[in-house]
Amino acid sequence: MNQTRQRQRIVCIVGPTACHKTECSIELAKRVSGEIVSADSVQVYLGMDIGSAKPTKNERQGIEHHLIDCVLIDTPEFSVSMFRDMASESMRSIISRGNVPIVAGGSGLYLNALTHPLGFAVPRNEEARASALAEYGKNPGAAYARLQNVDPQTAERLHINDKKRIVRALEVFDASGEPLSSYGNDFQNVTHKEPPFDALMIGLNMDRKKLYERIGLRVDQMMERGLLEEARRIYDAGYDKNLPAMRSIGYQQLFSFFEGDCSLEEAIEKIKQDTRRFAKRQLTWFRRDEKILWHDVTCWEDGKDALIEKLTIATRQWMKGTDT
RNA sequence: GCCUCGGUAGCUCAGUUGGUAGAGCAAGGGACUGAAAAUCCCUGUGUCGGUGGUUCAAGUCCACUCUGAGGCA
Repeated sequence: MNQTRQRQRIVCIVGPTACHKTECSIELAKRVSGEIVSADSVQVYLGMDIGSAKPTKNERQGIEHHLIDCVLIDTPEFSVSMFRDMASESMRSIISRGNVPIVAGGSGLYLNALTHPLGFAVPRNEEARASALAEYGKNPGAAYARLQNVDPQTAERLHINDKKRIVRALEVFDASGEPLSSYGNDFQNVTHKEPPFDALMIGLNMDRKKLYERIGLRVDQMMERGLLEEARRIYDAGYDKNLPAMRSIGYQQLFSFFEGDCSLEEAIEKIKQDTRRFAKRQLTWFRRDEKILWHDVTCWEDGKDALIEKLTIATRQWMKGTDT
């Protein structure tokens, strides 16, 4: 349990969607002999390519990518902790090859699973979850009251409407007999433990208006590249609508169109709006991480060479361990 | 040219008999420990088109003016 063994150093490129994270990470990898680990909750799914903005074979330029296409769409049990295990394994192999692990992605919780000491509690327990869900559905107030009773600490930080988290907290208690808070459920107070990796955190962000413009353009581009057909293929495969993958932005809205709930134009507008809101939430998430060194990429084309040069130097220094 | 109806939050519109404004959507902020592209919480100050006038008090009444839509010549 002592910390004599130095934690492994990695580089993370984070930020809201459509902020050039992919291109930036590939360019950096080319210069520092890096391999990329995607921290993206949708890119993991095989077959969800266009909508998740996976880099194409060409765009990858021979750089090795991990945690892309690693699970099937109908994998209901895929989760953050599974991501952490798989990503850690990839990281180990990258380091053993003498390369630099570059984590690039926008799924905040996934990133934190690598850079913060999150102590995940009991695994998903189908039975306990189903019963907690039924309990909440029947009477939210009573379910919340029970949580207050068995795990007052968690109850206090959750709003009574926060169904998903209340159900999860009850599930953990019912399955393990221990309150969720005993596993350490306070995000802001986890500094007493060591995170799995020591990360150089690089944040990319741009002017909000410009970001939203880019999101709109990118969605149109996805449609040109065949998002409709891709979504149709997934829809026709008849997966369970409750699968996490089925709720992803870009697919979810097109499914509504296929069901006849809205026009194609409305679905596309909704994709753009939901992506904007998602980007906003991503920013909320990343903003509180004070370790992130932010770079403005509003004028990407003009500034990218200089930025990548800067990041290359920073990465080399970081990996040598000379900058702390 | 005349008549009618409009001009109030980014948008669509409420606004009672005069007491300096409020809904929906959009947007912004926050939270987040095995579903996270998910889920949840909070947030409405705007020269009430402009200028004058009446009044203790005008989004509300009057005059003029700018502007949009429709109608009649």
